[in-house]
Amino acid sequence: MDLQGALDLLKRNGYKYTGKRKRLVEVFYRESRYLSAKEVLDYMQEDYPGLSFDTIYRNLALFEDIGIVETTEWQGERRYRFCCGGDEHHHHLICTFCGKTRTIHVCPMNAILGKPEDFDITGHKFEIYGTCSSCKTDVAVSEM
Amino acid sequence: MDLQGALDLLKRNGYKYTGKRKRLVEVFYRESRYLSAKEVLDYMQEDYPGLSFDTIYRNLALFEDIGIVETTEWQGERRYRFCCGGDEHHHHLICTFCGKTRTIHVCPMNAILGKPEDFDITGHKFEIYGTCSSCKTDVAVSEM
DNA sequence: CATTTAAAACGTAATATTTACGATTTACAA
DNA sequence: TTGTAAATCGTAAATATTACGTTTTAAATG
Repeated sequence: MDLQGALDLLKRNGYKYTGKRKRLVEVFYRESRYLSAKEVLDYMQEDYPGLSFDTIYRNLALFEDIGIVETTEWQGERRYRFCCGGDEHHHHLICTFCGKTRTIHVCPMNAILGKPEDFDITGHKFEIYGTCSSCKTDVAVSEM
Repeated sequence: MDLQGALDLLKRNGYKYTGKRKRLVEVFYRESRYLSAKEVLDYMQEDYPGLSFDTIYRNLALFEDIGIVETTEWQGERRYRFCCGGDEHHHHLICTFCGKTRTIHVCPMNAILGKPEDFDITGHKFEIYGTCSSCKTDVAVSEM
């Protein structure tokens, strides 16, 4: 997914192309990491002071629907990031400090032999959490 | 983990053995599935009407600390279940309707060759979500 | 360009989950 | 039995998310 691709997705699905949506796409594109709704709002308010959570959440849900962002949750908060890896199924190493990710191309579901009995699988989650090198440095410094 | 083992854990770590804690352990033992804090409170209030969330959350955190319950979160809620599988590392198939689980003994981390560079792994999560057979029936019936 | 209209955003409030705190009660050891 | 640290109560406060009526706006149409 690139910036233009995301904007096209909005247009293609018949959604209005507003300055705020453009900016929101840009924020995700630029950051390319998992962001909480609060972080997104903070970035957006640099350009649109007084922007409300309603607008943020509504558009985050929309972006998730049409596949501009992918989501997960950790530490009790929902997080959103610009779709990476195109249509390819993938998983992530996630830095829980800054939300930066590294893509993992192996999927454990391939190793699960056959379908389990009496159980309809609707989804799965495989994520590796940790601290990236730059956050590791930050933590070390803050403890001096 | 069995019922007595959990009670021993409390005693062994020097925590007070109260009726409420005993009941709480029993609830988890009996249900043996993931429960939300709200569900736990509901069960507990059958015996202790007026029991507060404070007590629930405090003890859930304690139980997690000393290894009586294991936790996860989905659909924006933290969930708790009686530790299963002893000390053995494992993962779960989880019915997102009722919280019942099936243990998976394979761990995808074994397939990750070597440690990633510049990244300290602190944890990982592998869960398969779906609908168990009895909930599947319930849903079908409710749609009649 | 003016008009129309469906969608988006605003302002604000409600809901749900989790955490916090001073006052009171209780388990347990001395 | 008594003293004390821990547990619980009652209540309130954060925190995250969702909802809704009103106003504004993008963009299609004539």
